[in-house]
Amino acid sequence: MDNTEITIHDIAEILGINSSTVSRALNNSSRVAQKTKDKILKKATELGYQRNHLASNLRKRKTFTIGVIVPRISRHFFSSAIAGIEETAFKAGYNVIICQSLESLEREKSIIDTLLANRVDGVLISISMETKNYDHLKGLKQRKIPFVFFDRHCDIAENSKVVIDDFNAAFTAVEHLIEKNSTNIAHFSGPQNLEIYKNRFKGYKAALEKHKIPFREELVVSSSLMEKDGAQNVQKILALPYKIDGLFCANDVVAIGAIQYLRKIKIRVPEDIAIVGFSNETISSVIEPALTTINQSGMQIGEAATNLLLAKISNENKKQIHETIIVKTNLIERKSTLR
Amino acid sequence: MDNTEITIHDIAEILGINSSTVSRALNNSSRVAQKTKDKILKKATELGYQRNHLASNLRKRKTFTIGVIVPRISRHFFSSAIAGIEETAFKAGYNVIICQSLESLEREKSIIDTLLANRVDGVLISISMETKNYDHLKGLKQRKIPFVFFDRHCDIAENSKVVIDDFNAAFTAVEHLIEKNSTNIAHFSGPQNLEIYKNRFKGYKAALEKHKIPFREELVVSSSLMEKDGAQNVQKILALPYKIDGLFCANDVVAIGAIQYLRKIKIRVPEDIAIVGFSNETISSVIEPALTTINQSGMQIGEAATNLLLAKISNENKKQIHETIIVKTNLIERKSTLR
DNA sequence: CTGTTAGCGCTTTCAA
DNA sequence: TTGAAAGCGCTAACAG
Repeated sequence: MDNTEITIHDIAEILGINSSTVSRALNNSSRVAQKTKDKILKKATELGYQRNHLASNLRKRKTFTIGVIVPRISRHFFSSAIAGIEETAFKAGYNVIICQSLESLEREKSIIDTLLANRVDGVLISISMETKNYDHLKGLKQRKIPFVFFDRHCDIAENSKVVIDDFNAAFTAVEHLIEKNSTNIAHFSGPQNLEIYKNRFKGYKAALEKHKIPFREELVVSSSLMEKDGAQNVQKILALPYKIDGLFCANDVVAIGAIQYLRKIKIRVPEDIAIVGFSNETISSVIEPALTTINQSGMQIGEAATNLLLAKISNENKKQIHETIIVKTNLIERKSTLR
Repeated sequence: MDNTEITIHDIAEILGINSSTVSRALNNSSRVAQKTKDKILKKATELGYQRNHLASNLRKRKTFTIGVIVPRISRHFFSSAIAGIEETAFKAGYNVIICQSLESLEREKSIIDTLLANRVDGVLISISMETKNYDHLKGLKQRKIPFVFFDRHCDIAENSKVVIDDFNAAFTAVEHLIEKNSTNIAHFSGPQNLEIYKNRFKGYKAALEKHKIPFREELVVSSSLMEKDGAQNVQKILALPYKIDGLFCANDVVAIGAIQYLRKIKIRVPEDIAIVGFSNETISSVIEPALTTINQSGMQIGEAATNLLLAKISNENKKQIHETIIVKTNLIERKSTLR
C-alpha cells in the first residue's frame, strides 16, 4: 500500500530462489546460469525493479560519485568545465555532485565536509579567491580521497592539477600587443594568492623585459574578478598622466566590464587601445569581435581533469599519481567587423 | 592500518557506552543527557568522525539529494538556473546531482534511471528538444518522486512548473518592434514541441494581429537552437523579396548567431533591422548593446523551482501540490553605444 | 552453478 | 536517560 519498492528479495521470493543469485544475475555475474539470468531479468523488468544504489554503495564502500567545487557555476568558464566533467563522468558511470563556493573559504570547508559525508570517490576543485589556507584539503588527503585541481590550483605538496599554460599565454599575449606597437601596456590582474594570476603576471613582466620595456607598478591593477572591476580598472589607468595603448586582461569577466566601459566612454578597441584577454568558446565570439583573445576550452579542461581523477580513483591501491596536465591555449586575433 | 573510518561504534566502544546513544547525541536528540552529549561530541571531533550519509540515508529512506536535468550545462541560461538551484538547495541542506541530456531523449531516460537508482528525493527538469514522449516521466510519478519542470516544460497532467510569461513577453517584444516602426517582422522560433516556443510564437502572432499586420508563414524560421542557426536564419529572411526591418528572436543563442552574422555582412542593428531577443543577466549586457532584450533571470527561476520542489518533498504524505509559478520577465531597451 | 550467512554504518523501536 | 536488537537493501565470502 505504501511506497513499497521492489527489492532483490521480492524477486527471489517470487521466483523461489535465493536473493544472492538475484543479486549476481543483476550484476551479470558469470557465475549464474544463462537460463536463470533470463528468468530473473525478465521478472525484474516486469516488476519495475530498480537497484538501490545506496545499499549497494554502502556495501561496496564506493559511491561512483565525484564532487566538484567551483567558485561560481554561472561563470561561463566554469559551466563549460562542468559540462566537460559531467560528460566524461557520465560515460564512465559516475555521478557528479556540483557545489559552488561562491568565493568563500567558509563555504568551501563546509562543502568538503558534505562531500566527505557523502563518501564521494574523488573531488575536482577550483579554489575560491579567499582560499589562502589549505588545511581543509588536508582532510581529503587524510581520508585518502583523491582530488585534482583544475584551473585555480594551489601549490601544496603532492597534488595533481589540470591547468592552462598561464605564463606562456600571458607572455604571448603581451608580446602580441608589443608587436602591434603598444608600449604602455596595462595589466588587469587577479588575486595574487591564486597561482594562475601570479603566473599570468609573471608572463606579462617577462614579455616586457624581453622587449626592454620598463615595468611600471602603476600599470598593474588587481581586482576581485567582477564585471564592475573592469570599469573601475579602466578609470584607474586612464587617470595616469600618459596614454595607455595596450591592455592585457587576465580574466574574462573583468575584460567584459572593461570593454563595456570603454565603449561607453567612446574609446575605440583596438584602435585606441589594443586588448588581449583570456576568454573561452562562447564568450570570445560574442564579447567583442575586435578583441584578441587567449582561448581556453573549459570543456577540455573539465574532461582532462575528470580523466585524471578517474585514473587516480581506480589506482588507489597502487602508487599515487601526482601529475600536472597543461592544456594549451591559443591566441585568436579578430578583425573588427564593426562598422 | 587500512582506510579505516571512524564509526559510531568506535566512539561508543572508547567511551564504554552504546552506539545508539552516540547516534542520538550526534543527532542532537533531547533524549540524551547534556553531559553525555558533550563527551560524545568532543570525542567525535577528536577522532575526526564524519557521519556516513550513505548508511544514514539507507536507513532513513531519504537522501537529501535532488536531481537536476538540463539540456546543456554550458548554456548560460541553464548554468545560472543551476547556480540558483544549488544555492537554494544548499541552504536547505540538500545536495544536487547535475545531469545534462544533451538534447537527447535516450540520455534523458537513462539519466532518470540513474537518479531513481540513486533514490533522489526529487527532480528538477528542463526537457530536451527531442522529448515528445513522456513515458519516462511516468516512472517518476509511479515511484512518487516529486518533480518540477522549469523553463522547458510539457503539458502532461498534474505537474508543477516554473516558467516565464512566454506569451506576454513575446507579445510585448513584438509590440515594441511595431512601435519602433517595424512592419516586416521576422520570428526566429524554436522546436514547436516545446511549450515555451509554442507560446512565444503565439505571442508573436497575437501582437501582429492586434496591430493588423498580416501574418506571413515565411517570416517564421524555426531551428535547433544552435549559434550557426542564427546565421542560416538570417540568410533565409534576407532572401525574401521584401525588406525585413524587425526581428523577434525566441532564443538567446540563436540571437547571438544572428547578430554576429549581421555584423559580418555589415547590416546595422538596430538601424537596419531592429531586434528583440530573449536573454539573461550576463549575456544581455555583453551580446550587443544595441539589442533590446527580454531579460529572464535563470537564478530566480532556479530558486523558485527548487523552493517548489522542496515544498513538494516535505509535503509528500499530504495532498499533492500542482502549481505553476510564472516568473516575470522585463524588456530592456539599450541605446547603441557603438561608435 | 546456487544457497547460507554475515555485515556495510546507521537509525529506531522496544525495553529497562 | 540509556541499552539491546533488528533491519534498511545490497554484496561477498564461504560452502555445497
